Amino acid sequence: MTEAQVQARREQILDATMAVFEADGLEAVSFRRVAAHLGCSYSAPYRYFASKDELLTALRARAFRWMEQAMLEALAGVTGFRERLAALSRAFIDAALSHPQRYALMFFELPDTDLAQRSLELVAAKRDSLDVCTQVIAQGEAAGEVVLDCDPLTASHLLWAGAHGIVSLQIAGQFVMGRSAEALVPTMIQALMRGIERDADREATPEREVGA
Amino acid sequence: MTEAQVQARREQILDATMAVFEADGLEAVSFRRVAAHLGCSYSAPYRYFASKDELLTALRARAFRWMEQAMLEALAGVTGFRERLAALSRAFIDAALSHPQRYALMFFELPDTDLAQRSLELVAAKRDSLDVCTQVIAQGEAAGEVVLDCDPLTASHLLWAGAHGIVSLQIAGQFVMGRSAEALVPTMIQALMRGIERDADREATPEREVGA
DNA sequence: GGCATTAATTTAACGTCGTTAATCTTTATT
DNA sequence: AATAAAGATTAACGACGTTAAATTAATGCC
Repeated sequence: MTEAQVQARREQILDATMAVFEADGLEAVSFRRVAAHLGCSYSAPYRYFASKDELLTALRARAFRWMEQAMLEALAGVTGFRERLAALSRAFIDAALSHPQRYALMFFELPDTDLAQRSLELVAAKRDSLDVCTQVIAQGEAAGEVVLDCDPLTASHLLWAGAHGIVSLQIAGQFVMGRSAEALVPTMIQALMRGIERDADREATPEREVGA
Repeated sequence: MTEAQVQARREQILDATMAVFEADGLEAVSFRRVAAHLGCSYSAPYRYFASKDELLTALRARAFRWMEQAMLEALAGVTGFRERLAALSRAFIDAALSHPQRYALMFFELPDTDLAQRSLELVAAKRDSLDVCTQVIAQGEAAGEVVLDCDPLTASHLLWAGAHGIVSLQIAGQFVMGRSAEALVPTMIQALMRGIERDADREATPEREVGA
């Protein structure tokens, strides 16, 4: 079996896993059910994923790639810092609300013992899609459209953390004071962006270099 | 069995569950292990918690109560908006970093199918401890120490969401650009507070009433 | 083609789990 | 003391993750 074939089989297994997950939730995902959906024996996927943990981790990585692609598509052809930031937040919210289960896969922890290890993996998985956001901010800063009091990566983390908090409320049907995530996330982005903007009057000499 | 005795037994079971959880993680929590730690039969706790889900939900509610108490203690005797906000963020971070497993219980989702339902429960469980934060902000606003562009509840949600994102990075050993949560969370709070402050010059007539 | 070796898959098996039902034991009531 | 009720225990079911043995398919070699 060539390497490409192995990869293709892995993708098939992930497809089946995703199907089971989207149909009946995380609890229903088991090697037995995935295999049944795939038409093979319950132990066959072990050749491609050594454990359930590995299987779900691969599935989560895939969800992040999907989010990253949605963001990149939303950015395509959009110019101007404010417009790009708005496109990003729209893509994030649309992705989250149109596929809440995929979103849950990304941001809701899988059951596991080692919190630190799990969190590390999450950070690594998040990195690529987060970078999309980081670069937009860095470009805006380089273009002089926003002046940050912290680095773009930090700002990006803050945005994601805040957006996630709001979106999970929305998914739960809990609109914060009647405002939907569509309205609230841009508000928060604006608040953060204004908040971490340097007060240009007080600090006239920026001592930090821009860029990712 | 009197009602107080039932409650006491429930607390004992939760104690044992917490012990198993802190010793070996969420995966190890099972009725059989909890009962073994308690010295009773594996089916006895079913009289007090109808399902594992119910057991873990009760445990999470307890973790939130613990966080709430830590916050209230941190606020005791502290006056002044800025000082109270700082005390809050310190309490939040201390609690999270000194008991990461309890923290994980609060903010990392339990395995379950129905995301919306689970998220609703999370919001309800969070409410009391979040209210501590909300009231501090509302009081600061009432005292004229901060002028918000949104309601205190929304500001409180934003703060929690952001703090959570940062703290989970810290737990994973991922210091954002070398800054620890202790340094970063206050920065974010400040950024948000500055960001959602009304520009008093442009909007001279606030049309929203203050208070929780 | 026939055969041996290797890869891929399947089946069997172990221990654990959540949960329910039946059984036993304790307690309270008449 | 007999009986009813409540509490706790054991047995049992189906499903799970995982490993090992057994089986089938594929491949290379003569």
